[in-house]
Amino acid sequence: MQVDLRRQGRTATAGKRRAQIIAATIALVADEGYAQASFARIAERAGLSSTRLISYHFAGKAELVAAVVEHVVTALGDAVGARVRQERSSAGRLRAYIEGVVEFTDAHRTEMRTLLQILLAGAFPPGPALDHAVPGHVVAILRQGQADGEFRDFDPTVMALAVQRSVDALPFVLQGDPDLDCTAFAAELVTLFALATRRPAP
Amino acid sequence: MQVDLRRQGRTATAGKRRAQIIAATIALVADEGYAQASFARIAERAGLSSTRLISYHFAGKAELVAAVVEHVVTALGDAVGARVRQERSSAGRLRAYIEGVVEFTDAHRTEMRTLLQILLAGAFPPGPALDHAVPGHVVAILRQGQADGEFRDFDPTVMALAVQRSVDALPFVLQGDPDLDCTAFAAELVTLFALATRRPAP
Amino acid sequence: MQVDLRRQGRTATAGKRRAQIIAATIALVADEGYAQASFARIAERAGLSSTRLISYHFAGKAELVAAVVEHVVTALGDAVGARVRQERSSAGRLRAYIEGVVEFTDAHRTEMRTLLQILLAGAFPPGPALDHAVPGHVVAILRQGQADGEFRDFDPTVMALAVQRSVDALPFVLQGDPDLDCTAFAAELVTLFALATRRPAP
Amino acid sequence: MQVDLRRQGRTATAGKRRAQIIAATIALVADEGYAQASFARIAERAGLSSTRLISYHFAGKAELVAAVVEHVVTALGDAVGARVRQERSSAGRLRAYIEGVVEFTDAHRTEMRTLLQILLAGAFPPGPALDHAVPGHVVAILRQGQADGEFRDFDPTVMALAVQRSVDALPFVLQGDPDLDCTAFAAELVTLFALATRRPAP
DNA sequence: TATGAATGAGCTTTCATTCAT
DNA sequence: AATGAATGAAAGCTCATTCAT
Repeated sequence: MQVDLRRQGRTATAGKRRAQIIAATIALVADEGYAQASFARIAERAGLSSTRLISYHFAGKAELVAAVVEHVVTALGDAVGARVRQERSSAGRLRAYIEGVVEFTDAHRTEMRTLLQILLAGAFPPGPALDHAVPGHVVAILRQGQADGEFRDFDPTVMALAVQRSVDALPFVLQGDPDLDCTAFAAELVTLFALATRRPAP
Repeated sequence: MQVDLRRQGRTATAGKRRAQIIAATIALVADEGYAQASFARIAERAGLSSTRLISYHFAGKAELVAAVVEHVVTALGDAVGARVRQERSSAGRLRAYIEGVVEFTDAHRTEMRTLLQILLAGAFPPGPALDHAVPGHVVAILRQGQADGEFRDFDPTVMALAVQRSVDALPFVLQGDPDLDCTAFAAELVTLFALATRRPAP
Repeated sequence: MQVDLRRQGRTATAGKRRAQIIAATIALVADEGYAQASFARIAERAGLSSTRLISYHFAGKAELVAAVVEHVVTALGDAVGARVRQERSSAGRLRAYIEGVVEFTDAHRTEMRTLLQILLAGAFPPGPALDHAVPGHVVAILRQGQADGEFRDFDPTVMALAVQRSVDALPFVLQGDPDLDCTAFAAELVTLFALATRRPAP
Repeated sequence: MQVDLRRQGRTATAGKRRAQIIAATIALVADEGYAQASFARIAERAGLSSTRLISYHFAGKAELVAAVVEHVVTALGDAVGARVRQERSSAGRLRAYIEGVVEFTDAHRTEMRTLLQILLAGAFPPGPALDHAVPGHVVAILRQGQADGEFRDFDPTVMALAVQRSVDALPFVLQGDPDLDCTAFAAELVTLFALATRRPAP
């Protein structure tokens, strides 16, 4: 039995098992929703002989869900962060952010659908990994743009909320319309928020 | 949306019981989330001695949820529809829509939080009443504005999505910040989407 | 589903079911110990089709255990209390107490063995029903006897503890020696504590 | 009692591990009761990474419990036996026994609480080491006193039971009242049983 | 000597629902 | 219109133990 969580996942075998379970959970939640993500269904999907193996590798359902969230959020943050940091202007960073999230969502549809399902189900306690990190980045970009005179005067919190919610919608849209042109989708949002944030001509 | 209107309010007593159960469900979901909305919790909140009374008045959980959604959507549609129809220009109607939803949300916080929880949880099958009807209104306004030359050329679906998602965020924002200035919030969004939709000066 | 606990056990049918489950629990614990008293074993012993019936009639295992304890403690208290109240002297009341508990234990072996098992397992939170009512009575008898000059000067708490523990041992003794002469056992204890408490001749 | 002494302390390292696990078990049972003494909780308390180490050093739970009992009983027997053997009269030996157990309990509270928890929970099969050996000592003292004319005529078994149960109560009393005066407690019991056993004046 | 990995059986509790008045 | 009684399935979790290094 697993007792000392600090040692968890140290060995290669355990790491692989954990990854396998996380992958099965992501696929299951994306396909059938968070409500269906019972240990039994996850074990079935992962090809495990019993749910006991999940309990063995994760202290509980909460830890499993947290691992899933961390897995996706980390990948998303890495991908988007790299793009954003390449840009010098605030407008460029805002564009890079929107394009980055959209592209990542397009390339990792099941992961992102699962992430959103979990967050909407309230199954993951809002913490620094989400409430601050992700929307906080957008707010920071907006504030910097205002300080530099690139952006007009608006409430950065409300604007960030609109940006965030707009790109967050994509997983659901893709579910209903898998052939959506994501490049065009991103371009529309980029233009939308460029017009909404830019300093008006004098 | 047809939520088995034949059953509803067939008699005064039954109508009151249904209303009582719907009210308890709304309060419960708003406070503790849709995942906690079991018959047992609803009965407890409504002060009923057993869940049997819920099963008696609603054909199943789906019908109860549908009744809750219909209850809120009807009131929301009435309030916002009246404001929108007073406006002549498309820009005016878009502004009226945003202000209308924000004001209604401010005045009916628990109802709107519950509505959004249910819709985002995927607990209500997307039908004509929602996926099409409600966002459809915004799309219609945007298309009319483009046809009349008021609005610039953009994808009305994407813009409607951004509008919808932005106003839909309010119930959750209010949960974290109950003293938020909703008038200012609406004004920020009105300006945001006015700038994003208006025809650029030649 | 049972929600309002205040209504529990109101009807005759429910009362009979509860009594049936309580009886099965008492028999099971007496035979196999508290650790074996799972819902499954209780249902099996009571001839129920599933454990669900237990969950239906009792809010949880804690409530079932509490009902068992209350059942036995009430019967014990009634039987012993009646005997004690018939006596006028403190020495008589102490004798009546010892004889009463021993006789009740002899006549209700399974109930008393179960009661002791539950209390020793720490499965029942010590409350007014036990910590005060039962040993409290003995302390009260002893104090009165000291106040009246019947008893010598001793610590009533320690003496009550010795009395209580001595009679409480009977269920375990009977388990190992079912043919024990309980009347003689009581007489030995009565003499023991009469000598230990009486005022020495001047 | 034979607790598979062939295994114990075969090597120094193994002996230390066993002692560590026994100590953790004693601390856990004393704090949270025997019902909580699962391998997982013991491993957690002992700082072990898995329960496997317990299974490795003990053939099973029964052997672990037996080792715990043996550990405490041996120490208790040594301490009390030494005191009792110093006395010449039966009355002196009875007094020495009571005082010895009380003092040992006061000095080794967790050990004694754990011992009593285990014995009362029926987790340890009554064998020669306990049901006979330990109370047997008291019975032997009492019989000798009767044979020598020091004690009055009573049932030595019942009297020994009362003595044993009275001193066994101390660990639980101390849990509720840690500042109890143990010397006074012992004195009360010594007086109690001196009066109860002494030969009445002719 | 030690350990990570795995396991089947069992636990209590909750779920929405149906039966029979 | 209402209600008490009952139900099978499933949930997450814990149990002591065994396998294979």
